[in-house]
Amino acid sequence: MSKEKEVTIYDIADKLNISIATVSRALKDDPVVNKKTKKKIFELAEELGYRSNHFARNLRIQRTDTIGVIVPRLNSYFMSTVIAGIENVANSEGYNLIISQSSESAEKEKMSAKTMFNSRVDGLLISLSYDTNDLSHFEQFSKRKIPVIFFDRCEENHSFSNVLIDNKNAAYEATKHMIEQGCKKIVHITASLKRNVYVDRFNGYRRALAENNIDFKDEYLIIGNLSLEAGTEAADTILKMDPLPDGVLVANDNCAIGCMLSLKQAGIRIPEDIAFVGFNNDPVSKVIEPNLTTINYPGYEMGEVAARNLINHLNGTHSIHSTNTIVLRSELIIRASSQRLSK
Amino acid sequence: MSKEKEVTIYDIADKLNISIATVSRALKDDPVVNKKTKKKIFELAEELGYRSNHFARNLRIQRTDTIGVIVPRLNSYFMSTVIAGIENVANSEGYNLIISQSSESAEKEKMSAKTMFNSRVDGLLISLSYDTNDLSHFEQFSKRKIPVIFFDRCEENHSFSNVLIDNKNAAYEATKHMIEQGCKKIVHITASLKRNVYVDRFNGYRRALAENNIDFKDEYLIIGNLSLEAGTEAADTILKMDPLPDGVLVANDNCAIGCMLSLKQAGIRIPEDIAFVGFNNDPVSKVIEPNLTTINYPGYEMGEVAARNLINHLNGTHSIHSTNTIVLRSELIIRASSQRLSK
DNA sequence: GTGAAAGCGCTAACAG
DNA sequence: CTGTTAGCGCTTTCAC
Repeated sequence: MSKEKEVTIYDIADKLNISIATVSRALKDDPVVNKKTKKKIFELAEELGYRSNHFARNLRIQRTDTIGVIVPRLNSYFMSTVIAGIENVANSEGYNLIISQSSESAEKEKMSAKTMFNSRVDGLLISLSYDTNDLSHFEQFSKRKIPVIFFDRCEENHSFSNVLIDNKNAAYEATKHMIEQGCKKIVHITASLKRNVYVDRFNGYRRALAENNIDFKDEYLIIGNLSLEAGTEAADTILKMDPLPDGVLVANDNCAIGCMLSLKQAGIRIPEDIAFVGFNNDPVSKVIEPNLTTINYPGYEMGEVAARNLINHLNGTHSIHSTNTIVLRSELIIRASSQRLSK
Repeated sequence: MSKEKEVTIYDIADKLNISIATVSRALKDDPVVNKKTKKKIFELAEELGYRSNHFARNLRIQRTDTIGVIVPRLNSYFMSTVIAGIENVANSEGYNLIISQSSESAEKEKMSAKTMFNSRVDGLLISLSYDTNDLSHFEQFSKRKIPVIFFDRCEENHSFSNVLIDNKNAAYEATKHMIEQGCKKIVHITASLKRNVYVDRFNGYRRALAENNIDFKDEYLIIGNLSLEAGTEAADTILKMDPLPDGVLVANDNCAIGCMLSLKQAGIRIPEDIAFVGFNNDPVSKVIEPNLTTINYPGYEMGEVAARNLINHLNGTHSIHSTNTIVLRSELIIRASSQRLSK
């Protein structure tokens, strides 16, 4: 059961009676090498089953052609869509991906960042966890001039680039729509207001209320982890309210659905008694009855744009210091869950 | 904008007037090093922002402590659950993960395998794409004695280990249940019969039919990619059948739901006209109305078991040649979509 | 066109 | 307990 010996450029050089330098050049398809020698080298490499040693190479050239990606969770429709977008761009540009999830924990996020850093990724793409408070674990990257780009869950006012949607406006439009449908007591279910996406949505919601002279009530803000279960719990809270609210804006579809299911079970009619609007345009929004009104979220594009941007940084197309914020277009998709007016 | 120089053990050794060997030992927390020197070294390392160079280390020790994972898709509930399980075990054992998706393409799967191989993963965990025909891209691993473990989408009769459920039995139970509920014309929607999971389910379905003296009809086998859209298309096919079938066994919940939605829209009553059973116990099975009967699939456990097994191989706990097949328990969860008998 | 040689940062004998 | 030293496999000057 002896491990087969790895083939190196030395083996090839030996057998061909040439120097390793020539082999190295030939393998990189350096035009300076004689065509015939090159051919011989390629053939022998193939025959011997040679594979380049990344470590030796990286050790030498100090690059890895690898991009790190840290997401809060892998198992959401939105995130997997984003990753597909990232992968598309990265692959076509010859970059590999290391993907890791923080499971919404600042602790795990820090660890992942450290792993990425030690793996010497050329750049980092990240969407923050719920409970990340400080960005100190990214300082190591900026110190080394390793570009970091945030997407979706970003932090404003710092020295990295951001890719996101206009959450405030999206929530504003969603809330306005509910008000137009006659809602006056609108609950907002969301996650930790530490994160830009949730603060922004909250602000958009408040702005819509204010513009329509509706007072915001503290008890109408329900904060959880936006899981299906959190939706169920929120439903319990809502059912205890007196009077019952007549509209619910939820910061993600999944949670909205958990909430709707519970309310339906309790005999609440949607949208007649309570209207619903979610976020993300998750496919499940078309499964629930009634179909869920939601904000269409350009996940795939967000992934592509973030990756493209990062790679531009790496190629020096952009200066590393030109940080910016890229805002992608989102839109309200109106479905049955919020249509209370006679059609 | 000069890149800060990387700190190496040489820098630490220089400043402390000791040898690099001692620094190297101290950093590994080798008990042989004097406690005081160790302390000094740790402090200076911290202060200087030293980070170990993985490449130099890997180049030297010929291991990476990294496990490769290739899945057909990241964006399914099942797969993300499996990955969570893998991650749990891998992290606690000090392994890193490189995750990649084949997008159900044999071509991309080959490329991913090559990347993994060149990244010198210590071991590989893989679930095959729909259209993978040959396993030649894994030979490079076995040649180098790099353990490869298949999960869920496996290939029988080869020299690697497998982790899966008893698909044949699961489909048998599901079909039997429908027959007991009075179904006699049962359609089976599935994916490419190249993959074990789908052949096995098909065979379980056939066995249940045979045992109950129901003839299998070719036209009752609908093959697609098991997406929501494939479900919609299958619904069209079903609606054209005369007489209409009275039961549908679908190889995944997502596709089942696409099909149910279309049929409902066409006025078909579920389960009265047509009963449904899916596979996976995806959360969406509890959103659809009526709730979907399904096979509960131990994704998290599957990930844990596969990773644990791989790591045992790596630690030499198991001989690399002791390949085996681990079968996890699954069960039928009966919900409204298949209950046709008076309750 | 090709080769010699230095060195990327680290680990692990071996010697003291 | 500490130091010396020889590579791991590769890229890249600098010669020729």
